[in-house]
Amino acid sequence: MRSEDLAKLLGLSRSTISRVINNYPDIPQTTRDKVWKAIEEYNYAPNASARKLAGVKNKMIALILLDVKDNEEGHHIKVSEHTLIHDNPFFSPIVNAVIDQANKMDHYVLVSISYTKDDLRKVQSIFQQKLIDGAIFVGTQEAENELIFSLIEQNHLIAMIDTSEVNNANHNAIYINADNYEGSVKAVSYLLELGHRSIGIITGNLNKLSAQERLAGYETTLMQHGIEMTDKMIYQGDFTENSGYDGIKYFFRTANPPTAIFVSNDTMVVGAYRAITELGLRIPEDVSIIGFDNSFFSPYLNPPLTTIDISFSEMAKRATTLLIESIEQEQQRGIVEKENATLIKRESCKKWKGS
Amino acid sequence: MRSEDLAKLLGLSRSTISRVINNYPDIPQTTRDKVWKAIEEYNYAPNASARKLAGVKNKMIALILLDVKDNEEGHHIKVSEHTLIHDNPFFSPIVNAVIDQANKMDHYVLVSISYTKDDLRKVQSIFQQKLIDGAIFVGTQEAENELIFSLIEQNHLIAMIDTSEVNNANHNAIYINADNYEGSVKAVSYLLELGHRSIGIITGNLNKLSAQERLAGYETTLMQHGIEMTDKMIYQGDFTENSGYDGIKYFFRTANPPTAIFVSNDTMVVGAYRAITELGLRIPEDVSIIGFDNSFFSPYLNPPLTTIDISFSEMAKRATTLLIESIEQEQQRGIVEKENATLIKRESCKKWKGS
DNA sequence: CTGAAAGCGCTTACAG
DNA sequence: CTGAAAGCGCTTACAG
Repeated sequence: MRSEDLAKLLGLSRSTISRVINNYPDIPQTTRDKVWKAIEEYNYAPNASARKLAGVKNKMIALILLDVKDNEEGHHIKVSEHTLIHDNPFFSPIVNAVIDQANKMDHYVLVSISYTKDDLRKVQSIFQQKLIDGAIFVGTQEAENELIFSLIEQNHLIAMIDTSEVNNANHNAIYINADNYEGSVKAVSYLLELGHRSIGIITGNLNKLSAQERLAGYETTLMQHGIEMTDKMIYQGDFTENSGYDGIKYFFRTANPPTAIFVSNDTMVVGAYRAITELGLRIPEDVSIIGFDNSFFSPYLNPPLTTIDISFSEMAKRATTLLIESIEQEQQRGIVEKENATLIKRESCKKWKGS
Repeated sequence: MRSEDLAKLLGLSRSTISRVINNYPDIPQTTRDKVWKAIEEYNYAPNASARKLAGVKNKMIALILLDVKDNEEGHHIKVSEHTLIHDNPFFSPIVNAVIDQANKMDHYVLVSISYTKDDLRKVQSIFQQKLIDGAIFVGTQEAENELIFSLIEQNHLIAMIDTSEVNNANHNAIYINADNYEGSVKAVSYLLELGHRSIGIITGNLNKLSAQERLAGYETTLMQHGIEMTDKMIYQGDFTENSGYDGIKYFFRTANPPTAIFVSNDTMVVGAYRAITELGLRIPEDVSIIGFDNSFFSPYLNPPLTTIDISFSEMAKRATTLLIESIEQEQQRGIVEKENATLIKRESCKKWKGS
């Protein structure tokens, strides 16, 4: 069924059909009704390619997930189906939220995953082919900056979630980041409220902005509360499970181990829990643990983990909304926003009754 | 950059550019090289809509996730970002695997989630608009059958993962299901190997084929080993966490509780673990538990859950491969396949030393 | 208020 | 081996 067919059926021209569909003014209500009725009846929908070719926007955005490991082959489908999502526990809520929000705003979403630098050429071609009206990038690192900046310069509409880029306000793109600093302040403040005065931190990879900000929140909060801070209380991890394990082992080798430990992400907590169990200690009786990210597995840990939710799904929703608004207004703007972090109280932290 | 521009630049016609891109024979290598070089240099890619309109296939498939609750409003973005994925722990690996495999086979994927019956009209329109070459459905239930059958009859290429439909071989579509029966046999056989002779089952919702098959595997295996089976050993659950909890409470109210329990999915195990802890019992010392699905959270349970992996990602990969092959061969075939189930040994089962 | 016609950027028989 | 031209199914100034 083409618009021509429908037109003939109704004794109208294609132009009129098109005008009704695209909501042109100056069409009598009777004609409108007649056309819509026939559209329903014959299950007509305009050919998407033809519309797009004629200049109408696609209502299609791309969600581009970047999981590029430098100097490594692509790992594609992994040995375990859990590996990818485990590597990137945040991808899943983002995918859901973007699709959800886009659907609500009447847009389709094309999802693409890149594992290798080579895959990035395909990303390039998604734009060249004029397949989409805009795109959301997740998981970008240094390596992809060049590609993305060139895309922005070509006036493509782009939103980025959780970029590591710092001074990004100059670029005409949408940047949505977590408020790592605020989250960290909330985590440490909570431990202080519980009465802890000896609080350790296992940091993330300090090359990453998020790790730096989480450390900064820790330091500032302790300082503001007049708690003395020693280097001994800071263990430099790297966001991996193993470094969480090592961090705990380190702390409990020292003379006065902290009574509470802020672990900079939930993945490291998995290792931390393992180490604590090995040491024959109990959480939270012997030591309180607070995580960061509210990863999907954190409620299933034993005990369920108190952590900071940075709501990737909210970030994704916000990025999607702003992107689609830009598309509809046809203007490329530079936007930088931080999404709130919230404390999720579960069972891994306990009041400290002095010592 | 349009093909016309490129043609002028090279002193050729659009036709020749097109023929090179589409790999026509009878073009001298020198011309080919010249054209490809220019394509690289000017970053040209043919406009996707124009190609499609001219009759070339899209290389785009849709992945349609159905999460329709009958008689309920859509829940869209949920209170918790974990809810959706928790409701459907299997969506995530499927999304990843489909995208991965499609990308490898040089296809794009459009992902769409439907929460309400109303959303299904949008699914309809994806086809009408000729946006895609084929589609994969996940999570279909009775309600969607009509839509899907009509789509199949209109010669759309369709694959379905984990359908509840039984006698589907008649339809010209691709059906990929888990081998629930085989998985169940493996689970129960493992418990028998460990020496258990008193084995209970918490079934799923027996309206569902998967629940029926899992129960059948249990019954047959016990029978083949000459183990007497009583109705007391069968608790009818419904795949929800609460029914797992209730099932355990039921068994331990009976005179001789089973020494091992086959819980028909991992979600019910979460409730089962809770009940067992409340009863002051230990897993696996007091009772062995085996689950089904190998859900993402199962390694994080305490103790880590021994379960059956039905590899949704393998199913997704297979469905994607078969669908794209159908697209390329332009033929609609009826295919029904079962994907293997494998036993994942973790720490929730223990040898039974007689009694 | 509505129709005829140009144009969007390709592909592909049809000629030569 | 390659070009000129028709056609894919829409939208939208341009007329009337």
